[in-house]
Amino acid sequence: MADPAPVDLASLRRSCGHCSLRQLCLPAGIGAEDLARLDSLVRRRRPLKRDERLFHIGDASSSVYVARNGAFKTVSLSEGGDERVIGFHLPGELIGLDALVGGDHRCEAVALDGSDVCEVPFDELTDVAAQLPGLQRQLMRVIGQSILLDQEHVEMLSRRHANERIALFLHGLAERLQHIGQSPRQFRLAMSREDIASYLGLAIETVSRGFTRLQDDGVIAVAGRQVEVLDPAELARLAHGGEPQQPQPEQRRRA
Amino acid sequence: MADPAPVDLASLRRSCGHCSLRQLCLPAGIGAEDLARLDSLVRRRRPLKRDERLFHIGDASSSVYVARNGAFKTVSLSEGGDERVIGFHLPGELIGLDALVGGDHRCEAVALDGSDVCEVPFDELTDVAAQLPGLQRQLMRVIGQSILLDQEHVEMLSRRHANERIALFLHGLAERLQHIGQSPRQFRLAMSREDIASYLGLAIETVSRGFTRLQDDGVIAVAGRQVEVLDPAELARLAHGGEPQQPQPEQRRRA
DNA sequence: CGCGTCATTGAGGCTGCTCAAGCTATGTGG
DNA sequence: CCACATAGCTTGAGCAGCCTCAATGACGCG
Repeated sequence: MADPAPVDLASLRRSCGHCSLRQLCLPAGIGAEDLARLDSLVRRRRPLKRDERLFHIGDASSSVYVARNGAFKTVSLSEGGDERVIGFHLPGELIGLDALVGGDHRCEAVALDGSDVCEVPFDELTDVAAQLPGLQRQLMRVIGQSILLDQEHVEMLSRRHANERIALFLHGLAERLQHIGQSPRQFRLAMSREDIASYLGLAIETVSRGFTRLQDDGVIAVAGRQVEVLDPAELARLAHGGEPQQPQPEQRRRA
Repeated sequence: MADPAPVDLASLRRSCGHCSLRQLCLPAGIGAEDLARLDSLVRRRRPLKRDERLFHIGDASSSVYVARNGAFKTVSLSEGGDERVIGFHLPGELIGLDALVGGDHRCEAVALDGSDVCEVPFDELTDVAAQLPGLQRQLMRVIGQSILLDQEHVEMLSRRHANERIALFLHGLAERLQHIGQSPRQFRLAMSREDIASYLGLAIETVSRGFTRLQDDGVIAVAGRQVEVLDPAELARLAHGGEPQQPQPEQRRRA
């Protein structure tokens, strides 16, 4: 699938000022001087391949990360050694805030696709932010956004019915995709059904059946990881706790 | 009921330096000068009674709050107008970080007991923190702790079995109580069964049955809201996904 | 082309939700 | 001081939604 927003390769290599994600990382109030200071902090990491770890549990590096492209999942490992997905991260969304407390990561960040990542040492960031009020406020906003994503996850897991969780997941994902300039109607899931199931606290089969059900009801068209939202309003209604309605017996819609 | 930790009333009225929660709010690295600056920011609110709101959804005040005593719950209101408990806050734990993004609160904070609360305007706090590196780092630590609490909530909700969620809830609560200097073995729940059920995504009856089950198994003794942990090790084991008593051949997958 | 991974679909059992009835503690008025 | 009322918690019975187990189908890769 072609990238809808081709990026200037030269600018990819350097400078937050030219980064395609600038509006995401630094929405407003960042002057030229601030940018230069910020640039000096940011480290580019070598591109990660699929399934590679950005960091592991216990890693001491107290940095935060932002993916420029590709997607990540963060997973926590429970006693049995089995992974539990606690978050998905699209380009421009912060990764690694969990190390903010003890300085060591409580979860692992796994690339779901090939990815280019920026790393920002947190201590240096806060030091510089302390001298640049604009950056300071922006930092707080980004942290707040991260907190909000956590709360949306809680919101999902609080739903009693599997279909509500799934609808809310798709709805939220579409919103986030739109926010980074991609189509909220047609997209390819970067994560497996197993990842989704873990994230939603469901069995993988239940997720599969939920997708099928949404398709039968004419809300989405799904083929593997390719998803098309046919009825955004209905999807939003389901996500917010509405009962599935069938005034139009329009089952059996296929792509 | 007698307060187990009597507090000097004079110090309650003023000064973070003399606050009984100082070690919680400001664990380390805060000098005398920093304290004075911080003090100047903190506003004391009139004491809240049970069921009173600290703030409502949509409130514009961009402040964070810390309870000195008493406990709070934060709830989000879904479409139907029914509350959903998204967090419990013990003395010393931050409340109101959700307003960090848009400047308006996404949830309500409700007092579970009579409470004295400190309010800190967030913009002023970050401004002062920018000039005091010690305070800046401490602020990040406290925010990180708040994020960790959210992730523990996710951890609870991810558990498939009701009894695991309940054990994890009690275990986590005991840890937090110990952290603020109260007994992790004997305590009184500030929240109702309904609050717990909402927080854990369960029916109220399931919570009640879960408590009874833990009591029958000799793990806790429970009478209404009074709880005594009889077997902390077993509670921890259950909280971490252990089966009650079934010796089961564990599959260990090694890398 | 065969293999492995991932996704879908089916059948059956069990956990947890719903509905409903007691129980206990606290408070209120006679 | 006791009868009553109310709210919160516990307990029981029955049903349904989800998980488990199992088999098949679809795809990508060597």
